[in-house]
Amino acid sequence: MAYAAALRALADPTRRAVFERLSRAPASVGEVAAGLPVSRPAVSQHLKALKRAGLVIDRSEGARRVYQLDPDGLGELRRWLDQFWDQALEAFKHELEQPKTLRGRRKS
Amino acid sequence: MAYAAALRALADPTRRAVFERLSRAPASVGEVAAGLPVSRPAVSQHLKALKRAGLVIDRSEGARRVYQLDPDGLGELRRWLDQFWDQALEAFKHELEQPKTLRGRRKS
DNA sequence: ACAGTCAGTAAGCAAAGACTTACCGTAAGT
DNA sequence: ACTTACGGTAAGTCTTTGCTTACTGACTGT
Repeated sequence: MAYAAALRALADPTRRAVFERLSRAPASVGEVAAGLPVSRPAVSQHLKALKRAGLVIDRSEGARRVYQLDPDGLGELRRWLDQFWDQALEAFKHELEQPKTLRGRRKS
Repeated sequence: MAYAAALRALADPTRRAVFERLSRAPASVGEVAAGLPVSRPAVSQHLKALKRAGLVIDRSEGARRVYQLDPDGLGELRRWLDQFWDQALEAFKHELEQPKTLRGRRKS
């Protein structure tokens, strides 16, 4: 059920920015905060949420604390999504074969 | 940028329940609401959010309105996730080669 | 036309949550 | 030891949001 925490964590734009920042390179809390329009404690709280979701891990490096991505949470999210992917595709194809009044926004 | 809306949509437990319900079989608003502990208008609002996120489509079927999954939003989410997957794996492997003080919660 | 069903919208409320500032540990340097 | 840098936590505020109960509109059948 950790995918729930991962989804909640990645739903917030700022937290997503933190996550994407760490995807480029591991960084400390201060380094991450320096590139964002929010305070350092805010980033610290976001990192705590990301860590509980299994999306990042941290290691102590002297007085600093370096964060980087953790494949665990990401992998669980991927598996959860894939669970619906095939069903969605097949159901959608089946829909196209019987063209009733489609109301969804189609991309093209 | 639709993955943002998809993440926001799937972050809510109730909305996720609606989504998972539709993944089993297309259903009307009332049918979905019948299986959930919330009111029908609540489900209607959730479906609106899911639709805007490109996660579901709906078709009019008489007075009813049948919803089903839309591969679009799901696919975009998958692509967004995969963007980080390889980086996370490689960074993590690199971490294991230099075993400093790992502080993340490991699964085993 | 009228009654019944289905579903989207409006308004309002209460809970969640994303920020801030202030404070308190901890580690390294002089 | 003192100072400085770094980072997590507490407390408080303000916005967001998920829910409810109305209400309104649309379609179907008698």
